Amino acid sequence: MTARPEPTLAQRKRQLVADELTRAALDLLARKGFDAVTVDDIVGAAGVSKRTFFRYFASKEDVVVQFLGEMGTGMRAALAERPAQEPPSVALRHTVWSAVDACAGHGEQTLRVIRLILGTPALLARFLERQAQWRDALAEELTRRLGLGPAGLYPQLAAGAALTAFDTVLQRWSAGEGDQDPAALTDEAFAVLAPALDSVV
Amino acid sequence: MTARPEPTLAQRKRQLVADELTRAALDLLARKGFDAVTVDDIVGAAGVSKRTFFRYFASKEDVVVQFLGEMGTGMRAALAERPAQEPPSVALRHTVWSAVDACAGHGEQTLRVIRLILGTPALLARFLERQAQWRDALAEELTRRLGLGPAGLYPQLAAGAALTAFDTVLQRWSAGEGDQDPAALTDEAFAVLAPALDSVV
DNA sequence: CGCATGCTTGACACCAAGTGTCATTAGGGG
DNA sequence: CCCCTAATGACACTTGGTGTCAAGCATGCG
Repeated sequence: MTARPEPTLAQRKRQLVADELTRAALDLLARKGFDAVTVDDIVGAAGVSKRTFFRYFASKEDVVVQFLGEMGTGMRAALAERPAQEPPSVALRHTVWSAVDACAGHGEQTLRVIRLILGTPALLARFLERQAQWRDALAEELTRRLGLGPAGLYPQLAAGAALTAFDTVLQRWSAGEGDQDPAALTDEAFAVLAPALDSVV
Repeated sequence: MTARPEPTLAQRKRQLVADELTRAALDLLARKGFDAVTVDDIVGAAGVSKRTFFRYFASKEDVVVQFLGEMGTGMRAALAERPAQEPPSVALRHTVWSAVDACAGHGEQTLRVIRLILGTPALLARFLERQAQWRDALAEELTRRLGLGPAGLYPQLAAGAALTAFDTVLQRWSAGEGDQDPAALTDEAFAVLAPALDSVV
């Protein structure tokens, strides 16, 4: 039962450093902007060396993007859990909603990070790059779900459309002042896309 | 009539330098890979100083991505030229096709650049970032075309879906050995997406 | 207890991307 | 012929990111 109640202390310490680094970075970056904060600033605030920072994060962008890191695997898992006979549009709507909800549910902090990403070209680029991987994962899962061959374009297109919906909802939601209901936005987006998503060849 | 037959020599010289820089960069990058080539290598091959390089391109990625630079404005122009009563799916199919054709028609060089971009994370990131701008432009044009208000999500979703189609076609086409017909791929992609694109609210 | 082992860290040197500054040069127009 | 502008190269500098190595510290074992 005790699958992993005790991550060996060493791992817990490691997690502690990572958390502190993330906290210090997001705080500084959200307040001063991405370019106005150097890695030295971050490690100064966190109390570690620059070298240690790059042992935990591959790049300065990575601190921010990794904060949204589990969302990719989360979405694939969410899609895998939907009943097999469910129409793609419904399954994907729940998939996207799981991610949107993870963003919208975590309070002010996540909103600030989203705004930071969408407003910083370098961060947006990394975010989209990561999304391209999510797209491949979702497409793979869709192919498996529907028992399709590798020939058709449908899985890639459907996964891409779902992520476009995700981006659009995120953009609208983060642009407003909490006046936009993310659930309603997600439903609206999938109402538009559903005719294509359910037109499985 | 002579709108601009003589770009003042100075501008012609400037263009010459830019072309030589682009040529040297693409040649080296395509052969050795993005990370294995430094800016000093490029400027050495082109016979200019490093400082001059950054007067022409904002970053190392920019040399590659700017090579596909006109495609963004080209797509918007292509969309604007389509007849107003044409269904969105048809207009957007022609829009995407104009870009795909620009890639597929320019011979081996463009194919190598596409493969370089899709195979290099840093370049893919910049490419997707630029596409996000194209998406906004296309969405704006769609809003104008259809006389929609700023409330709905349709324009962003439709533009995003079209660009997903573009990416998917590009990916398939560049992965094959010329055995894939880009026109057929484009048609197939839009056959899937059309039901959503034409479901204007 | 003492020691070996492995993991994490910090210090330091180093490379590459990108920017600010300034002196030089070449064209172009009066 | 001279001045004005634009382009360039040289150089120093900041910042992101990596390689290397020695020191610190917990753990395990004799």
